[in-house]
Amino acid sequence: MTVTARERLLDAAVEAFAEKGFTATTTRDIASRAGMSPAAVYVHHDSKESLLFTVSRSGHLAALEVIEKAAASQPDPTSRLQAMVREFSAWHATNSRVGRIVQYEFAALTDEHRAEIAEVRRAIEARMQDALRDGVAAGVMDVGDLPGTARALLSLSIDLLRWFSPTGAQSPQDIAALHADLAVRMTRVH
Amino acid sequence: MTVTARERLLDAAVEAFAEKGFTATTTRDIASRAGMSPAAVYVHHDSKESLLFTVSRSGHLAALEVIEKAAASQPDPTSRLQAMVREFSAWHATNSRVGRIVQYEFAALTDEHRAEIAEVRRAIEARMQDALRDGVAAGVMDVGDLPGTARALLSLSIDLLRWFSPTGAQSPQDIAALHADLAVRMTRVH
DNA sequence: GGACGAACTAAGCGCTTGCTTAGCGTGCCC
DNA sequence: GGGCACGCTAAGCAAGCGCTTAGTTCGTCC
Repeated sequence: MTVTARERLLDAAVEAFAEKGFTATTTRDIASRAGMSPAAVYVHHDSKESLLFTVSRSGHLAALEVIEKAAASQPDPTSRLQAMVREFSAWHATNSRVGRIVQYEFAALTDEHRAEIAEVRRAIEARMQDALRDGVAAGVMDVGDLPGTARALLSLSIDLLRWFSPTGAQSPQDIAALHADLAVRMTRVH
Repeated sequence: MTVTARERLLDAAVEAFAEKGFTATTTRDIASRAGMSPAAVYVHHDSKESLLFTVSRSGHLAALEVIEKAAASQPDPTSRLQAMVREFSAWHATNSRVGRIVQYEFAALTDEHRAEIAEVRRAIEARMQDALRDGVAAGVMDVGDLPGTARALLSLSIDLLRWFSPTGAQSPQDIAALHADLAVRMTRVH
């Protein structure tokens, strides 16, 4: 399975966008990271923004899939919430470059593309709210502000992008375990 | 008390940087928001980056002051942590434009400026760790990973910048109260 | 072996960028 | 009332931007 030029350009765009941000990245930079001339970008992609959209959409869908698989993996509400937060944090730490693009370059998308991706974001929030509702219904969770708590749980995973370093002391698994533990503490009946 | 041209330019920079990000903001944009010609920016400020540094430094120092005042306001460790998280979240929600610049434009600073501001960030983290240590010492908190939990508490306040809207349904006080409650749940002995 | 299409590039177009330069108007000082 | 400092602007420079155009190279099919 060879890596196509199109994919090499996408990889180069992920590197560059994650490192310098969308606006500060030049199409010349993307091209040279992929070992091509500036014009080659436009052979395989429509525009710099369409590169961002492709990366952002597949990143958002991957994150949603991680949450949904984790939700389906556990029947017990507390274990389910724990798995969801653990896997969501682990995904962000493991894929921190794509994660940064997903979370921080949302505003750089065109209106149409932003609207399309906003739906995936709503689905992610909805899955987290579902998990909390199940726990409350089963009597094992005590949640005052349900949408607010769901958002706070997602914040733990997402905000790690701001400070996480793959070369740092903490592994994705360390952070994921901590966040899963905090999620249980935040929601359990006292 | 008249507002100086220098201050008008700083206000314009806050508006523009928060709205479009540092790189996507032009010095012409800042000048026109301040009602001046493009060249006027350079009468009062050295460069576009020095505008960012001025805004970022005063924003970081304001955030640190909020945390320190809250820490000093309560003798009891649990009330203290509650106050710190409440005030830190309220500050971010109330000052979301400056907050966005503080948290998201850190990488756009020069090396020297970034190093200077990194110290303020370390001080903020240290104050949160102190608060947890006090609670553990007093036997009212149970914290496994102390630096990790401190960071997670700060994440709640900081990540609200990603989704908070001043025109939305939730007030800064609503969000602050939720976060303060979650902070207690995350740290109390079971 | 000639026609064709896909992959890629050299060159560059029109525009915008951060910032500078040279100069203008106004109020203050002696 | 002449000189001068200060706040500001009109004009523009060099560099860099996203993207296009015109063309070259090369493997494939008949």
